[in-house]
Amino acid sequence: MNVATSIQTDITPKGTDYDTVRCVIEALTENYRDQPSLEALARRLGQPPTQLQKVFTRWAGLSPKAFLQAVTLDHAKRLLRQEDMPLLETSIEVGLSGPGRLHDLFVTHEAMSPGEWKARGAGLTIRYGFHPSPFGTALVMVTDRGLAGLAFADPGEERASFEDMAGRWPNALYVEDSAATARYAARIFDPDRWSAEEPLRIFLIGSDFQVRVWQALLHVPLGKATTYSRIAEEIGQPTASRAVGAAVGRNPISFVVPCHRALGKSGDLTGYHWGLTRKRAILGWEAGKA
DNA sequence: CAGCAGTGTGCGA
DNA sequence: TCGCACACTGCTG
Repeated sequence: MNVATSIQTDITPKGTDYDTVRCVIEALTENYRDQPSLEALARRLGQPPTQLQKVFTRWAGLSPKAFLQAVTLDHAKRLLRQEDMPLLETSIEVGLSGPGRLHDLFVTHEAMSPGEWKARGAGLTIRYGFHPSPFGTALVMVTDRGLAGLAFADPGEERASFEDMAGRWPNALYVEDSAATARYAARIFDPDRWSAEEPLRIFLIGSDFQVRVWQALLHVPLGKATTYSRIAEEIGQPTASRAVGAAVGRNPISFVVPCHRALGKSGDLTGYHWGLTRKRAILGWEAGKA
């Protein structure tokens, strides 16, 4: 299959904003001590300051300065406050993401049986496509049981992202079908189209332990965050926080299963499979929507 | 502050 | 089958 060529036709100008934004975020976070001015950033990117300000603010709903505020340690700690956090049990019984997520992406989930998991995707047809997103090119993978994969790629890295995802279920049949995946992408990244009445169907393909961790993530509302150790407690294995970290890192449906809302206990962002800058970008973007 | 144990999983030897 | 590395954390000196 020819992954690289298939992308071109899908990219709209909107997708390129993220490249600018990513550079700004990188510059801001690398030198946040120096509080780089808009001027300095603009010079670095070779763009007029007003233009830069405009693109960034349109993207984030926040000025670069406010954005920086939103990804500081202090703010992360505020996200970790537990009040208003929905209880795990109630949410699971309802089969929805819970009553506290009025402004969040609503989701129903179905998980693979252990036997299916061992088959590593055998007998499964996965349709995939690349689409622009606020966080760069997104790789969307769907099955007839729902959304199964969501990955990101920096420019030129599309093939690597695909390999990363396809390697998780090596026995599945992969069919490029961006017509089928486009409507998922459009909906996932447009908060105006998140609806409790019509939840997004997702299909969690993973080990039992992983699925429990991912389900716990689904109960973290937009504008909130949790920690690896708190998830460990929630799934009844309070000492398994490290294992939780590994499972969070294997989350196949980034963004929809909000693994970016898992932080270190100190409020550190720790890591992100698709790059720490992207984790910052998503958290900052969410701060603009919350 | 460094070092280490405890955890589930996947991967290569 | 075994050993190791992980997007971790709390306890020990």
